[in-house]
Amino acid sequence: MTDAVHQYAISTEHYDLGLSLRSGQVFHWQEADDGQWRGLVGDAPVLLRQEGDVLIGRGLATPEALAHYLALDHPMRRILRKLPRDRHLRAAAAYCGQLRLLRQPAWECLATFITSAVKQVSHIAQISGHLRRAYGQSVPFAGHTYHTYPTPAALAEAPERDLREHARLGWRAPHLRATAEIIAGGGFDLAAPRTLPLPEARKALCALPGVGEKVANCVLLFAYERLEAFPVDVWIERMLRELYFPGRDHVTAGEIRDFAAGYFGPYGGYAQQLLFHHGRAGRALAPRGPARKKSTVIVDANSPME
DNA sequence: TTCCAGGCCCATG
DNA sequence: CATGGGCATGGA
Repeated sequence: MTDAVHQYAISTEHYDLGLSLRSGQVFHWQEADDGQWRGLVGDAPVLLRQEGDVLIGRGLATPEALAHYLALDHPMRRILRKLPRDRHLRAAAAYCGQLRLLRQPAWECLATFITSAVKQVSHIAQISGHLRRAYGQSVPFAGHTYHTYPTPAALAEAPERDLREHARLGWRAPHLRATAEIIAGGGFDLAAPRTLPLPEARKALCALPGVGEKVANCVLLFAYERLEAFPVDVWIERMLRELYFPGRDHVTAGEIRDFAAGYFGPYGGYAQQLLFHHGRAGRALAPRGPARKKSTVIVDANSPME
């Protein structure tokens, strides 16, 4: 590993660092009181802050590696132009259009989303921290100790009991461990999903223990820059139902999936992430709970606005 | 206390 | 192919 210290002053456009790191695609970055972000780009610690359109900081990652990880080269104007122009996406883009999808290391992203099943975002971050501290490597930098994500071999050798009870993985532990074993043993090509046709890449990932369609789509989107991948979690499914099928009961999961696959286009993953973050921030859906009356939805949001 | 969380797996129609 | 129950843990 290199230990050269790099300093950063990188100009950006249409970009919000904090929004990107907080949007539920990555779980180990921590914001200090002074607004600085601590995290790792792969195994390299990085300290970052944003001042206007400039990213400032230092770390052991090269500027090129950092810019690649943060996907500063994504053509955001083109991407946003290619999204459907319905009012829900417009609202989401107005709220968090400066959010950027990352290019995360494949194994780190895959393992993290295996551990994410039926967990709140804050829990996923806790689990990630446990795993890093217990099975990763310590890397000191600038007076702080960082922890790399554990390798497949390290997790394959971790006792399942430790994963369950110490890392608090519960029933996810055998999934993570089994997939780690396959990858540590060379039984899966982590580079393949980057270039395979999307359905084949998804199918390959789904063969791994603990990986279903949703986790596979998250990894394709957040690690393999397959920007058309559209993960459907409980939030997105609820949002698609309420926003795009208002007043319709008994919309099946298959209809939701087919709609998402056909409607959002080649940058559907961006649409998904904007909707997800907007929705989770409570800005898109009607309040849930007994007070809500489903008959109050009046607008037919299924027709594109413009 | 109860409900739910960026689901997956397996057993049934 | 679609649906339902089970599964651990911890916030709200």
